Amino acid sequence: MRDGYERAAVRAIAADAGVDVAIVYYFFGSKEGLFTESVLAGPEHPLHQLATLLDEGTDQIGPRLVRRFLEHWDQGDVFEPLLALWRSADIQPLARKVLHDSLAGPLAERVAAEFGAADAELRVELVASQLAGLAFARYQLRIEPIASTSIDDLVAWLGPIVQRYLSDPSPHTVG
Amino acid sequence: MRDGYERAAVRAIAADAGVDVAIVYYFFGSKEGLFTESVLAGPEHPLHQLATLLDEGTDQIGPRLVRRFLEHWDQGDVFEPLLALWRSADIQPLARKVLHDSLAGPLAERVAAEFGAADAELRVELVASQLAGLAFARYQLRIEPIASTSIDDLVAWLGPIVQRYLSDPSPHTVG
DNA sequence: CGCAATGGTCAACGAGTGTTGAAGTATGCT
DNA sequence: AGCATACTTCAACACTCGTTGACCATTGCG
Repeated sequence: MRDGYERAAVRAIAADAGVDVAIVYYFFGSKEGLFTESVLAGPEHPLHQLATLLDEGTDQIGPRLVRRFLEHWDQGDVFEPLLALWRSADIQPLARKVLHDSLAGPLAERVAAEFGAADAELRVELVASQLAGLAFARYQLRIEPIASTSIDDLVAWLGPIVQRYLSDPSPHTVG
Repeated sequence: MRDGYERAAVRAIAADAGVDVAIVYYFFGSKEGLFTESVLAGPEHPLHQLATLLDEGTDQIGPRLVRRFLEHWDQGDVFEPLLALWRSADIQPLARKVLHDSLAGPLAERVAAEFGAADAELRVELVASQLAGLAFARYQLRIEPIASTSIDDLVAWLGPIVQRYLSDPSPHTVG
């Protein structure tokens, strides 16, 4: 998760875990097997949190989601599976499946039920891409000033945007 | 640019160029030298285009930027230095410097002069991260439905957002 | 006790990596 | 012509990578 798929060496992972390389292959078969079984088990995925937030009501859902997202990440609970999938985009079909099937899909159903939006899947993906871009700039690239801006300020900027993606009526296409 | 820094082999690059490996080292010194000299010379960078758009006036700058951004990318002019820096985030200090110094910095000055915004740098980075997240979802991950949504629809969604980032008054912090 | 299966270690294979040094060829200046 | 400089080639070094096969250790069952 820390280094991305290509950079991560099976030997190093095994060493960090305090075991021999061969037992990794004994249990997981291959490097890709290790990856899939590791990444499929993440329950505290950033996007997953949107579902729990919906349980607390839909009022001000945008700012609340942005705040929780940033707080978790700032705090350094490096549970960063998003950046992991980021850097591991070599396994594209796999990353795609994980992201879409286990997150966007079911989540979109909830959003649709809650807001009655027809294009719920697109809305969820727009939110996800906005948050992903933010996380990449702030936590991976660490460009300034976005890396040092306070959570409150970022919530003030992004909260209404996310709110809009989720709850506004669909825009009519121009062009 | 196609494979990212780690995956790209100097031998393969040299072979594609029809030359021996050693002449790459003769001219560029190292793999990193080749990378920097390659990436620093991109004048048609996605973000760079914001500057040319400002020359055509600031009216509806948000939708126009989103449209040009998507059209370039859909068209497959694979000038994708953004995704390259993406996947090459190993060279972090380098990627940071390239992105910030050569793009966000000067661009923010123009935005500040045009809109009179005090926090122009943050605004530019917010736009950049939104577009970057979109590009990643649509072109690299290719998750649906965002990958198949028409340019017109995406402009309708994202245009006002980008416009807001650039021209709206700064939000007052709540929290 | 003996035997099979599970869990674990070690060393190695083959392929691929960035990099370099020695040797070759051409080119242009004096 | 002679020589230095720029360019090009080839082969190798010193890794690291994913993966595997041959061995030991332990355990539990008959």
